[in-house]
Amino acid sequence: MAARKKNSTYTRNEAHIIECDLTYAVNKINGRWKILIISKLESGKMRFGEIKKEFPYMTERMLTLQLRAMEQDGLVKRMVYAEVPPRVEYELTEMALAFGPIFKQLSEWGGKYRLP
Amino acid sequence: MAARKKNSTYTRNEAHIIECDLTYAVNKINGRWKILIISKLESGKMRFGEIKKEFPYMTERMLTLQLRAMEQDGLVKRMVYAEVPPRVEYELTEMALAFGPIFKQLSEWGGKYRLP
DNA sequence: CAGGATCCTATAAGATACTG
DNA sequence: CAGTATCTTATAGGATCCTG
Repeated sequence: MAARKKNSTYTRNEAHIIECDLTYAVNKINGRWKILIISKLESGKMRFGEIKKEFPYMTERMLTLQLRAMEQDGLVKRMVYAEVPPRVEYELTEMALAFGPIFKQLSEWGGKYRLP
Repeated sequence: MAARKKNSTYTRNEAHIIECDLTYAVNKINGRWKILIISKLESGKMRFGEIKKEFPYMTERMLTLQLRAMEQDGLVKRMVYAEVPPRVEYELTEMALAFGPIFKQLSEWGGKYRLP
């Protein structure tokens, strides 16, 4: 990922925004894919290729980027097994699992208010 | 806002993603500002200038864009009074108010898991 | 007061090819 | 299998100036 310029207004606004607990939380799961990834991993640990298969429209690059970012943010644990061929498993951390009930409510909101 | 190309993978992915109730809901409140605006409006209707004052780091342009998008999405009601100088008030709709308890939980998540 | 118009920058996302 | 590397496109966000 390209280094972010530290003095852009974008960055200053972000700094300001994540002082808020609410937007701090939102920033952890922003982007197009993280919420979907968390949802899939809720049922247990999965391998890279298994996750990939769940999202046929997501490129490998995006999956890698998201998983790396989520690892950095403490949302997933990445476990590498020294085998050939390589095996890597991903598992949600406690803080990611705590999103579960919230996502459920968001999903209910979507079901209730989406247009038919 | 620039017209979006209808056949980009970005658009196709979005179409695929919002079939899911969860990500449909998330797409309604995506971006940097909408959640904050909803939070402010929860306490009642506000004028454009009042909202603006709450977010000194947001440009007028962004506020306008967000409010227009939220109006399109049925999240806010925009009420224009035929006065001079002009007066415009914004108020949350029922579907936006329904986000209240969810945002509260997200905020609690942020308070619990954010780094000290 | 409540914005609209124009131009520009930053980031997110995607396509494709390649590798230990 | 589980990624990297490189290039390109798309969208979000911002700066600044202008107006009924």
